[in-house]
Amino acid sequence: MSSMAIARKPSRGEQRSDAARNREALVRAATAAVHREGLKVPMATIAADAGVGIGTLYRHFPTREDLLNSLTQRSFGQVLSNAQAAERDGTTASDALRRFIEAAIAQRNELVLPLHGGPPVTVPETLAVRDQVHRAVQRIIERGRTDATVSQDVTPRDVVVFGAMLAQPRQPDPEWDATCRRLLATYVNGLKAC
Amino acid sequence: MSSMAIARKPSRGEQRSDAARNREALVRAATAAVHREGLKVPMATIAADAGVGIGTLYRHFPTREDLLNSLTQRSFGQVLSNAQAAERDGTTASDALRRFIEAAIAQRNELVLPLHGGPPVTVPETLAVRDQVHRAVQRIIERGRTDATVSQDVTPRDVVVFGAMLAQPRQPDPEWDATCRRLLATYVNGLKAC
DNA sequence: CTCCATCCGGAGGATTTCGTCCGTTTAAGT
DNA sequence: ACTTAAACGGACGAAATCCTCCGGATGGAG
Repeated sequence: MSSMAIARKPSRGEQRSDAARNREALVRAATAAVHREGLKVPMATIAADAGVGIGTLYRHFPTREDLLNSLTQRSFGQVLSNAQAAERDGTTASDALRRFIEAAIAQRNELVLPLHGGPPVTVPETLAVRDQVHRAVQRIIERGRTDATVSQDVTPRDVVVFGAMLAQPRQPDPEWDATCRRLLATYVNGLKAC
Repeated sequence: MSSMAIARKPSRGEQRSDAARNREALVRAATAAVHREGLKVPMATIAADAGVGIGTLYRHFPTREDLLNSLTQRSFGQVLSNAQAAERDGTTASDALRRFIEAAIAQRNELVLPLHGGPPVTVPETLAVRDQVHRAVQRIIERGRTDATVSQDVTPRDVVVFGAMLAQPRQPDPEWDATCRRLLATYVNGLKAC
């Protein structure tokens, strides 16, 4: 314990590049694994898919719930960004809602949303993001008051739930894309004169 | 081994009343357990919920897949009966489709449908029932050609998938009923002029 | 190049789940 | 009431999964 200053730069909050890479790989692998095998997929499977040891998985995410919360958090972040893009780029209210839902569908393999058996959201942080999404969608709906493309009975929750339902990943099915497109078209068509 | 005739009535195909009761209890318990904990719910949980021993569960359903196939088979049977009732009672094509979907929603706690992570249907018997459902819904859609309440672009699969999505069981949520009703209203509203 | 704080990996004991096997119980025919 | 095929139930060995712990590897600052 020679002179002093052990402080070799504590680098608060930052992490080594390999740690960041592994965490990212874990999140990706976990998303795919959950889609493939459900919420109870063995932790060892996720670690193996990510190409890391089981110890590394547990260091980054001490419990399964922590891991699942990360997935939903990240997913809601994506959805929020979709909502903002739709609000910005949509030509009409219903066009914006269509874009919003289409974006979720396009990202379905990367999203883990708390629908159906999905992990119940209890993290305040995630709830906050969800509320931001709702507010953004609400603004879009309100735009429908002036351009008359969206009934004012529609709630943000309706739209988000519908999008989440269509964005549920499924086993490969050649017909699904077409079915999905028709369901969206019908729903958007129905928005205007409820 | 006295005289002869061991044939004490083989009673082909029939079963003891307790066996029938237990099988029924197992199916009910399994449905609830799958909704609550997912497809990988422990077999012991199902047996316990049904109030029977684990051995009894495995005698009736030698593998998990057998059990799940039973659940989907039974569910499709219900759905088929819903489709026939809707075809019979619907005043218009879109009214019939609405009834069909409402029935599935009302039965959501008893249905296990192969959507999302649901068990992939590979049993020909079940596929046959599914096709009957599609044919019944197709007939309803075709009625829309004359009463002009349903676009002829809609496919039976669209309607069945939408109904199945709304019928997914979810954790208790006071708002869900209202959301569900609005989603259905919007979809049905959108059916007419795709 | 050196050093060390940080991170990695996976062995392994504890726990959970699986699925069979067999002695006991029971429904129902006579 | 008697009989027996059919059904029951749960103990148990095997297998899967969980999750901790710690010796070894490594990124990156100096």
